[in-house]
Amino acid sequence: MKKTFGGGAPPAPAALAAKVRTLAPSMTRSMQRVAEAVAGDPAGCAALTVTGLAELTGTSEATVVRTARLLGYPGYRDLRLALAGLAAQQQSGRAPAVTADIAVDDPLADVVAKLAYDEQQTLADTAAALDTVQLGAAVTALAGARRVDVYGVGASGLVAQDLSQKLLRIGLIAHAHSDPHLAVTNAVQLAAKDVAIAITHSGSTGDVIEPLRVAFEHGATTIAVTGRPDGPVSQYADHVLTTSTARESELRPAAMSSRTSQLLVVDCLFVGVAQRTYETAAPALSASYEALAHRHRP
Amino acid sequence: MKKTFGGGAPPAPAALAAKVRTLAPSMTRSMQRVAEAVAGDPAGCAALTVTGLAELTGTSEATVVRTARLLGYPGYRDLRLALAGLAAQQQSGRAPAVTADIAVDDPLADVVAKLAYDEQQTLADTAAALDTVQLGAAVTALAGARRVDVYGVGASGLVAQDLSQKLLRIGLIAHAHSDPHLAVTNAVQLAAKDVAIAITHSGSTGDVIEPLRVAFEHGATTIAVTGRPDGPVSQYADHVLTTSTARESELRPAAMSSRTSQLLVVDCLFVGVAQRTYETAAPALSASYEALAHRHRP
DNA sequence: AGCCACGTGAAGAAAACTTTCGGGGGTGGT
DNA sequence: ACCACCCCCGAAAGTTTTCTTCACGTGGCT
Repeated sequence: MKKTFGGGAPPAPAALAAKVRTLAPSMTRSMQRVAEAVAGDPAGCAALTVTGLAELTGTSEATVVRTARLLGYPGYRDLRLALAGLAAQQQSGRAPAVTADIAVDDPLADVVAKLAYDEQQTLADTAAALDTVQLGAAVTALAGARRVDVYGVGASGLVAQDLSQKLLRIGLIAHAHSDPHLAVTNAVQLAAKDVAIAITHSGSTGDVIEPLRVAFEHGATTIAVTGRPDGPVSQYADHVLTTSTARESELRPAAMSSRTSQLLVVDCLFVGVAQRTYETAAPALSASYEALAHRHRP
Repeated sequence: MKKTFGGGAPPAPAALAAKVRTLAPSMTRSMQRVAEAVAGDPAGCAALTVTGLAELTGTSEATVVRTARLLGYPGYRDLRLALAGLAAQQQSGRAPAVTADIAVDDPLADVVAKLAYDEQQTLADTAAALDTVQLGAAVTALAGARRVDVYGVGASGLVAQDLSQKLLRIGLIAHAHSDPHLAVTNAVQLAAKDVAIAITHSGSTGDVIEPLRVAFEHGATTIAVTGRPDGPVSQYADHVLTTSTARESELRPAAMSSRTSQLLVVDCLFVGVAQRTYETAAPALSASYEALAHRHRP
């Protein structure tokens, strides 16, 4: 049997380059060529078979295998696996270069990476900044509500609809309004046991503030989901849930990240309510699931 | 546009877990066992040979190879390399603390953290799995479109509306339909230079497939945004954009993460188109911004 | 100069991977 | 309820890749 240099039994994880340097002096010329290739381009070498690497380095398969052994692996196969791992690490290591803004001439791959990164950031920010006390109060109000009205226009209108759709699924009587007139008309109907929710990024969207004010004055519990907790909308809100505001740019309108943030808040509301009303929510959820099943094709 | 799922793009690096979830439904039982093992313990499986993995999962070598193929690799050897890379990445990465499911009695703070984490994960998965070639083709089609119709019902309907709202803002003629009858009626109008987009998580929502089919048969360029790229909807899609599928649970319906994933894809489409049509998009964007300004209160 | 030791690659053996093929089980139709 | 069909699945044959053996050549040392 041969002796295993490189110390103990376990093969090298990421310290491969170092090991190559350490062991290089004890290597023969052709083995050095192999080791050099391996250390220089792990990703490239990982794609090669023994024969391929042998040809690339102008040596033979036997030499490649010998080198692998010297580096502490049972054979070339395992060296290759380690190489793949190393390559992946290096790959992921130089990831966080995506903080830059999206430019007009960015390739699509960059656009995808940047958008995903930004939205992830927005989520983290929102979660960190969300006031769980306010959230809890809002959930309590919703869980006991006779009726829920949600106001939102433009991009926030979709979030409002999303929330009402979800609440409907767990048995609440929820309605989303994006028509300001109808919203006000309905707000008049609200009373003590009801809840009104206004969703507005700017915190100053008149079309949304107005119905909230009406609901507030009629004694309903009011909730504002806004990126500007100091904005006019908070005036009429019993509970304010703050969404985060990400930097925007020409190619990345504020609506994009505010939407992500709003949706997270809305999801939290939903799950919170579903928890509190689990007895009724669970059957309602599965019922709506069942009801939709036959709408799918084989 | 068939057969090679995973989108013809080069094999996945880190998006493997996501890909497994995406493709799992279209797998046979024994393939699922293999996929599960692979996704559950990348490091362990990377150490195994085909035969070993076959024995571990109680299947045959042939099945293991078939699974590797389905996941987008030429064979098991390459899957194994990817696995090694993934393992290394996980190793170097930190320990995700909040992987647990949401329970009925979780405090709200946990709910917020878990939801945020899950959605971040969904974003990362989606970005990693998104086929930029297909995306590019879709963007090109959109940028040159005379008219764009977007179909989506239920939760996906909101995404469809979000997309059409955005496209309208940069000067495209876009329309979202959630009424299946109207959608079909409108689809008949589409012709060669037009684009139809279907958004459906399940990939088998009849109400959405039907208008896409009509558009397809009338010569429009068709795009499917779906979590099941092998589903019926892809049949009538020139370009398929895959959204990722996160694990779901009772308190966390699939609609939630699929929505996040769909929105990212839709945002990418939007930014892509905005880039291509920058000359017209930029002024249109600021014009719509101006127009809304006076709707805000002091 | 001759001998020895070691590095090296060619070729064959073994292992791992891939493909083919036919049986078994489930499904849909009659 | 029965039958026919199709598709999933694993056994085994076939192919590629990896490992081992062995003999040759080179260079140094006596």
